[in-house]
Amino acid sequence: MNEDSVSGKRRYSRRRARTRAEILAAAQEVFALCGYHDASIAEIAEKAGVAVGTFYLYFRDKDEAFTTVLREGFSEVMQHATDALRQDPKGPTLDALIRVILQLAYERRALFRIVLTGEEAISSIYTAKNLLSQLILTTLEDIHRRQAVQGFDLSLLAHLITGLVIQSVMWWFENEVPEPDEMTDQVVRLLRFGLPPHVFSAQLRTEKP
Amino acid sequence: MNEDSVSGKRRYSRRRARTRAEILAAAQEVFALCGYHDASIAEIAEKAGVAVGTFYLYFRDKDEAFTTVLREGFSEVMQHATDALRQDPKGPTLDALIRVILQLAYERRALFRIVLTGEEAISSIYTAKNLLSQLILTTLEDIHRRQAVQGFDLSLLAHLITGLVIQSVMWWFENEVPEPDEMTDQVVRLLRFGLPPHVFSAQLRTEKP
Amino acid sequence: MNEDSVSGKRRYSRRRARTRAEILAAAQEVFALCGYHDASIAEIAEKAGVAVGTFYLYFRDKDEAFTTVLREGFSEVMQHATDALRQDPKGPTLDALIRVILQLAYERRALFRIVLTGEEAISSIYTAKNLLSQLILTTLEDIHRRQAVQGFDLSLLAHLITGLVIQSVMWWFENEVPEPDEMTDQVVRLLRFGLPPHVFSAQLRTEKP
Amino acid sequence: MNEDSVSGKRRYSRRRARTRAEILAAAQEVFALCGYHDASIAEIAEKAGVAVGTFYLYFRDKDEAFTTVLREGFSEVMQHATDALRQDPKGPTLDALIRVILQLAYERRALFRIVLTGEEAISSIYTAKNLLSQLILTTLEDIHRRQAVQGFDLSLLAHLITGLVIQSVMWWFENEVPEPDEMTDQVVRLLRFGLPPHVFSAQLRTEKP
DNA sequence: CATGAATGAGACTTCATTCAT
DNA sequence: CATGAATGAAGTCTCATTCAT
Repeated sequence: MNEDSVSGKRRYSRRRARTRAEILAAAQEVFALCGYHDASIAEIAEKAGVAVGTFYLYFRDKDEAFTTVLREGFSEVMQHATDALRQDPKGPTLDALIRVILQLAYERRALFRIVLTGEEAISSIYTAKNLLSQLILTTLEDIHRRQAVQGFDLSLLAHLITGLVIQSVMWWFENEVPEPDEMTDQVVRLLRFGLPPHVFSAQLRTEKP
Repeated sequence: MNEDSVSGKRRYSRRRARTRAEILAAAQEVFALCGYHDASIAEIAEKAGVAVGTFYLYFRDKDEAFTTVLREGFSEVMQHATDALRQDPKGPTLDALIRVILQLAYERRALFRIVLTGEEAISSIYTAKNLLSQLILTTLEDIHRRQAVQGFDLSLLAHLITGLVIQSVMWWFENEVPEPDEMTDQVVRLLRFGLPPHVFSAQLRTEKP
Repeated sequence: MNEDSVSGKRRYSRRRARTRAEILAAAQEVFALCGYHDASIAEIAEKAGVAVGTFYLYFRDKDEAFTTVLREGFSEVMQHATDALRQDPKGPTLDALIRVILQLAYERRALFRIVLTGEEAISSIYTAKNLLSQLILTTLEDIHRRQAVQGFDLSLLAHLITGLVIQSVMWWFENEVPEPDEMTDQVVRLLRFGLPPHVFSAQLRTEKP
Repeated sequence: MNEDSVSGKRRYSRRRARTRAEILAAAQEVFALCGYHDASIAEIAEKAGVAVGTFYLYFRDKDEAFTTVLREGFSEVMQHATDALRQDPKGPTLDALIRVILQLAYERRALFRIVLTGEEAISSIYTAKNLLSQLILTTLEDIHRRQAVQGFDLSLLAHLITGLVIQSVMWWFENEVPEPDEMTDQVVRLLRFGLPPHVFSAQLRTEKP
């Protein structure tokens, strides 16, 4: 009976987990398609193949489902990114970071679409964007610790680089190419060498010493 | 009676213009604060000091008010930007463009907040962002025509630079400093010289020729 | 000064009367076109060439205007009908009555449209229809007094005949022909001779004695 | 689980059908009482014993509910009428038709009230009235095919007879008697024999040949 | 656990009516 | 008297959430 009940619980909990995952997947899909406000619980439930009431057995409310989609999705993404960076023996570099982020974003475009096209006022969207920014900042600080990066406010710099990455990912919402590697090259080239002088005024206010 | 009716019409049209402006200002404020979806007509009306019904004397619906806030706001901003660039005798440069955009965005933070933190799915937000991107692209093409900018897809490049500008403006939603000029310098320095080599892997896939 | 003020009042009152008539005409038109509920004061005012506020200088509210359109319109119609009947030296007859009603209804189709297609729940519509029915009943009673009309409840009979008349008028809302005289002939023929026997069962429950 | 789900679905569908019927009944009642425009969803819902939102689970909007009340009600009435006429071995006759219509109208006075006192501008009211007129026209044509009905435009005649029927039914909105059979007799007698000569002028324009 | 019918608060929108000019 | 801008009550409709089965 002990074994039975255990296996019963396992079966149950496995089924629970499966239903939960289905709802979460449906939620991600619908949120990506409609945004937070226009996504309806009814649509999520239908897409998940469950009744509306069932949704509420797994999530307190719409907000919790939304937050969960982002939190779980991003914690996975962040984990992958961190793992990938850690494998580099020479320590993290900016190009490696950008490469891994763009690679992951390309693979999980639905998830990123929710964050990058949703309104910042929603706290979990804000949080998710911040996570990205923080990852970049942390990496920059790592690098800075090994050898100073002079002339930049690291926080602001991380913020700006986040902007480049975000815009790269958003490019994919409308274009198929370039693929992640080529996109990374474009971004990194810009960050490494900048643009040719004739693009700017002869005398920049901020001249290189 | 002719004079009377004329002065009467003038009186009314002045009043109408004033009320319209008040509602528009209130709308901008509320949209910036709550985003499109969570902004309620009641709140806009209250903030404008008019009754709910009055709102509908000036705008067909919420969407029209939203669109109008962005359209009128941005057409002004774009006008200013274009004018400023045209005054430069040496032709437009990227740093001048960024400087003027950041300057205007700083002055009209509420307007930019609506666009930059709102959900991309809303068409007038999409349009406004595109306007910015187009302005940058056009300028780049101008420059490119005078002297080629090699190694970059101009469209993508404009898109990326837009990301930098957007992120700069969004920085101001949370931080007071640096002010526009200093912010411009940071961005332009990044775009002009890039980051030091040690930030990247020794061998970049995309090496300078 | 006395004369001046009198002529002033006259001019004024003449102007008042004219404006009132214009509003009333516009109201009749709009009510005929849209029905009571969908007619808007704004539309009536515009069609009358006055401002909305002016409407309320002449009528307490929408309902009063509506009632007035019907009351004045129908009192005129009733007057004409009564006059016409009275001129007949042999006393009123049913065919004469129907002829004059159909003639008047044809001439004032807009007015009749308001009554005949409007919802009976509106009291002035109910009243107007009743007026018609009463006129028919009165005439029938007149005739009955001269020589009994046997076998019919006069009230119900008047009601039924009203139905014939109403339906004749409504026919004109969709068809141009026949014109009033021919229409009258059709209705009167039906009322005078009825339909041929083969239209009915062989044995009617109500057989002629 | 199969049985469960089936009984589950049955339970739900029975509940749905019941609620739908309650709302429809309430709607009929309220529409009959107030007319289309003055009927409010809130009142219908309250009378049906459900919340406002529930109304919208069953009908897209007010108009659909209204249309449904008339369509379902009248299709039933028409079915009954047609069935009754078909049972007559000697083929349809006008008196039989009128009798069955009046009988049905008497039984379903609320339904007929909606149509007969509502404004013609509403399309489903127009349609319902047309259905009645068409039924009469069809029957007349049937009869005419067996033996010609001379001297009448059948369309107009059907229209006029519809007027008699309508007026008969409307009589019941204010009077209890006569009951359908007696009412039918009155109407049929009028249609069969017409009115006595002294009701009319000595010389009718339309004299019997 | 699952279901889906039911709820009701809340947002939008209209328009008859008022009122300061 | 005339104007038309402003009002706000009332009605429609949606959808996140609850709950009896």
